Amino acid sequence: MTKSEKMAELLLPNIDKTPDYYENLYPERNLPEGARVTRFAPSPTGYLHLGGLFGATADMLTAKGTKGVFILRIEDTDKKREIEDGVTGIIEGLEAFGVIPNEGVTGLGTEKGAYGPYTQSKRKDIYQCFAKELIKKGLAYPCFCSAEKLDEIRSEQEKAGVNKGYYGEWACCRNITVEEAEKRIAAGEQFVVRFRSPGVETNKCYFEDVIRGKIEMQENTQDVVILKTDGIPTYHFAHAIDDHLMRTTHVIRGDEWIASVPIHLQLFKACGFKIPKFAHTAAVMKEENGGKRKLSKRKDPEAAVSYFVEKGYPAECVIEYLLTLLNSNFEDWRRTNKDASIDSFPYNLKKMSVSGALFDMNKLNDISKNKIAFMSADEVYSRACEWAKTYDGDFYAKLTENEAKQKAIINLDREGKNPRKDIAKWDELKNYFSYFYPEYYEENFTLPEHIGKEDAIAILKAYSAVYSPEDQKDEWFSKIKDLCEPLGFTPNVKEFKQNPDAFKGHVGDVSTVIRIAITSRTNTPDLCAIMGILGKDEVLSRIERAIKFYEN
RNA sequence: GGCCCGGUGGUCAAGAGGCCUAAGACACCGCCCUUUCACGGCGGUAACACGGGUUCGAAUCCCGUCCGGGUCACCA
Repeated sequence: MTKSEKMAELLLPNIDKTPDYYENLYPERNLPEGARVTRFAPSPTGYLHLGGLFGATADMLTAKGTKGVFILRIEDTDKKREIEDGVTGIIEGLEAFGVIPNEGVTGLGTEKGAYGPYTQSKRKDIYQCFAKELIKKGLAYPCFCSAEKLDEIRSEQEKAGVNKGYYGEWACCRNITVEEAEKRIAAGEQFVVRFRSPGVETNKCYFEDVIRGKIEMQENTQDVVILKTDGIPTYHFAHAIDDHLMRTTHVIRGDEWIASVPIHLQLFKACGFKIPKFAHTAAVMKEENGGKRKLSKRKDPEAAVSYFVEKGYPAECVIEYLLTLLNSNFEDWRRTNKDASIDSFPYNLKKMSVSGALFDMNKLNDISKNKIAFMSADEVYSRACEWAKTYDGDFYAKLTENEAKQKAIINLDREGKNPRKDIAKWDELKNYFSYFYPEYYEENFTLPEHIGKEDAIAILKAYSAVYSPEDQKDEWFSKIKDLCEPLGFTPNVKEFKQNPDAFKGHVGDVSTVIRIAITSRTNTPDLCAIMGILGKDEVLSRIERAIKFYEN
């Protein structure tokens, strides 16, 4: 036995499998030519970050478009940050937006696929097996340095003005003997396993990023930790082992990882693995004091995808918005493929932007308004109900108490060729139609500045005298037009514009007064239809209240 | 600080040396249409960070400056 082999036995005595065993257990995938295997690999923090959904969407589309595989792997190697159930929130988040992995973790303690386990904490033996192999080959070694010792090294390096870290002569455990290691272990000292980096500071290394093209960097010289004292791997090592054994072809991840690619390159090489393609995506940003910063869970409620679920954004709208960020030609495609499923969009990683986009709520709202505008009343109704059931019980009760009436309300101005685009998310419904719901309605008869109280009173009085609940649209409107002239308004908008001084206003102002009395709004769907749903008594009493309000 | 990556209107962006007098979308503003409110149509404001090269010609290639972001852990 060589010294290195002895060291490996000393450090990881219970590992009896060899890498070959796992290579055979997880063979090359039998996939069609060009198929891509991607993976979304979040830490189980309990919630799905918008950036996570962004990346997962890229993963899914990349895999789907090539008949490949999209894996969900849970990276729970940091036991300091462990929380009770960190995966359910992530899986529910993905599900809510239709981003469904076809392999990997499916729930708390459940998974599917032949390349598992897909939770890193359950893969300890696998990592240790490969670590043992590296030790055997002299490519990794134990390090007994304490945190204090590491601090010491760091401050000395600072004083000396050299690069910080565990490398070269500073790596004091690098040449530790089996005998010494044995002695220190016997004395109860804890150790980590470090990678013996072959890097030379003056050497460059290269890789081809799918999104950014060729990237040149200094070689890694750090003897990074690959196994922590508890035998659990660090991200770098787990990444190399997992993505190799799961046969990942495309590692799509946030660009914060670019800086550690040199480490990964060495690790893959040392283990004898083929290097996957890397695609580093720019983060979704938020504006703050004129600058950009990453969306942050603590400061930005919209950083968690649950925000959009709670507000009642249709899931596909959020995905479509993300798609406009993912591939800017998405909107063009959507225009010519109005009803096509997102899955058929020819998504292309290479077209991704290299700089982080500011999250644009306006744009999301626009997409959502358009989408909702073209939904049928039935669909709006059932989806709003579904949302309200969990997020607004009172409103849910209201919606379901008289289904026909609620659908009629939702259907207001909906069925034409050019429906209104007022609603971006379900939580707006209640307020948007508040004048139908006495419990949510607050009367507010404030008039626009150019309309006087006296005129409003005159209009309302004249109107209530001619109002008939049987009036259909044409009749209804001609009555309003007829009110105009006696009161000093004109029924003809054009006429008013040509000669604004000749009139107090035009038919729009007259109907505005009535609209305000009925709905407390200046902007609503078709007033005639609204009055029809409200019914005669309610209409009359609202007009009366408005008159009283102006008289005081 | 070292090392990386970026920088086109307020935002997302097209752009691969001449087709750029710089597209489109969101937002904002205006006009038109109109049987109110909308929808729709048309139009407008608004950008190649700066300075040097290379070239007949630069948003595009090169260098420098500035600015922004990332990273330098037994965190991912």
